[in-house]
Amino acid sequence: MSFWPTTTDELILEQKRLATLSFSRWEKPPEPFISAGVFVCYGRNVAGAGKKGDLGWATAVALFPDGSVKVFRVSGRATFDYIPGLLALRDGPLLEKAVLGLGIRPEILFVNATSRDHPYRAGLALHLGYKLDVPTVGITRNPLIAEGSLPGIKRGDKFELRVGNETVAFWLRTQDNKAPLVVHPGYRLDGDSAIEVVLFYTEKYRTPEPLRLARKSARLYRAGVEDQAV
DNA sequence: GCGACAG
DNA sequence: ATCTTGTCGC
Repeated sequence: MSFWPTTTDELILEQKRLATLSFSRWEKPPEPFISAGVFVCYGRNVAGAGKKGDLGWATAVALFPDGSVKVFRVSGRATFDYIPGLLALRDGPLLEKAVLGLGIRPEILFVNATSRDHPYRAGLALHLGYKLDVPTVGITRNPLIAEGSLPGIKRGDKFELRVGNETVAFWLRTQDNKAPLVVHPGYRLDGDSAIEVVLFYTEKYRTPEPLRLARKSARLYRAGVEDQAV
């Protein structure tokens, strides 16, 4: 397990450093490959769940080309409240544990977080990918600080999200007439590859399949369901 | 100064 | 993250 910052000052310094680094570009391979999703949830019916000391349930799911999956679950206590821009402080260590527990290095990892759409241009999707050395795509419901118009209503319609003059993410419609999601090119990803791989994993559902499975599994884990199928 | 702000 | 009211409005 590598080191995660444990104070706001440490994290901000690391984020500023991360933002200055450049990485080799990932391209979606033509051959079948293993993808993964990772997700953490906190208490249901608990006011303000996800605060310091609260129990969190994390799950990583690897999705194989034949459709089979491998699941790893791990729980732990939040060491920080949620602070916008500092999500890594609360969720970074547990998410990393979950992915490492798979015992597999996926080709691409989906994370519920931003990347360059961030006060210091280094959100958790970028940070986690960097620490694991696994290419990442961030998926969120909303931008953090970036701005842009909503896309058209057809699957594949997109619109750039910018911080100043820099395009940092995209609104992307993954299903006709359904709410768009925000696609954040993460560690080693550029915009085209991020959108390509998201569309590849959203043939049937709005959320990319590996992340959808990880969410489902984490909520079952929280509910006490042993089910290892998903 | 205050609120908003990925989850 | 999670729950919840209602279709308003800076």
